[in-house]
Amino acid sequence: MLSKKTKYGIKALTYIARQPSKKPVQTAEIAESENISHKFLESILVQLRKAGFLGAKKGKGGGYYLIKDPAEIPMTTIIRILEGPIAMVPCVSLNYYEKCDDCKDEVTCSVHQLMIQVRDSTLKVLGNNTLADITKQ
Amino acid sequence: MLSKKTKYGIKALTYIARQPSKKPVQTAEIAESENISHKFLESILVQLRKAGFLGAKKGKGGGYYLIKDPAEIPMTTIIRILEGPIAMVPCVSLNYYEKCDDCKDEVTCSVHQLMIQVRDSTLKVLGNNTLADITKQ
DNA sequence: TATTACCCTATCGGAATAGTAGGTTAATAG
DNA sequence: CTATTAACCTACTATTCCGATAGGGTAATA
Repeated sequence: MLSKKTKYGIKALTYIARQPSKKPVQTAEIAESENISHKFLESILVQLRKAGFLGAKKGKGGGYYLIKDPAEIPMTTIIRILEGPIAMVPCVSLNYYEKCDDCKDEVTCSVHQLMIQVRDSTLKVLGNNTLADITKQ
Repeated sequence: MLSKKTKYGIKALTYIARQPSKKPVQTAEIAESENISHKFLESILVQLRKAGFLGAKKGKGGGYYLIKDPAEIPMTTIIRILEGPIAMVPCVSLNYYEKCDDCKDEVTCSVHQLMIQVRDSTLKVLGNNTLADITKQ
């Protein structure tokens, strides 16, 4: 399951990317439009700024704006920042690998082999979709 | 992320399916072999029995045995029983649909459209793999 | 009749999620 | 220069869920 944090983060990025002008967008505006708790959204956008997706401007007329070209941001990178691993089991995660403490042998583990397939198909979808792609929809 | 419950359940089913004879397998044996908490595993197997995957025999020489042909059990059905929805967001779940309370319109929601693609690719993988398939590996 | 092994209910600690609260800092407008 | 604006930061909290544990009850076998 996708956490609300990730969901809200993607929706916020989409909202910003859909702006006709490049002027900063206020968190309050996004929060109201997307029905997200204002304070919760703030913490998410701070994280996205620190990750290099967004720039921020303080004071009146301030807000958040995109730094990178939406067409250059695959959804995998956004989700990895907000959600963490994309794989359904740590032992098949490419970026957050962790060995199962119960598993003797990954090669003969039925779950492991199956989840590799799921991971690959998911990565394919999320890798082929950029922020620009999902903004169009 | 896959819960340990689902992971253990799949491993247990695989363990039973890999038995050379059709004699019942004890929970204690599975728990020890797969490094699963015995009591926790019991509760999982009860659920799989109630769902119609397993039969149980009490008393000495008792245990659990497969009722259906492993080749006739797609992984989707097992995961849906143990984990619940396969989709990453309730609003794109086929079997456990729930409307988002924050979303105005699913059609224009970027997350919604993206997660439909993820769901479909995941369903394809899990639907094409049966218990027999992952047992072979 | 004793043993075995599934079955049932209840409980529980810990971690994570989804916020909430309250103040601080920096930029802009007047 | 000052007031306002809006991002920024820290800390706290309520709730939920997960994974597991405890302790016995029930049915089948030897």
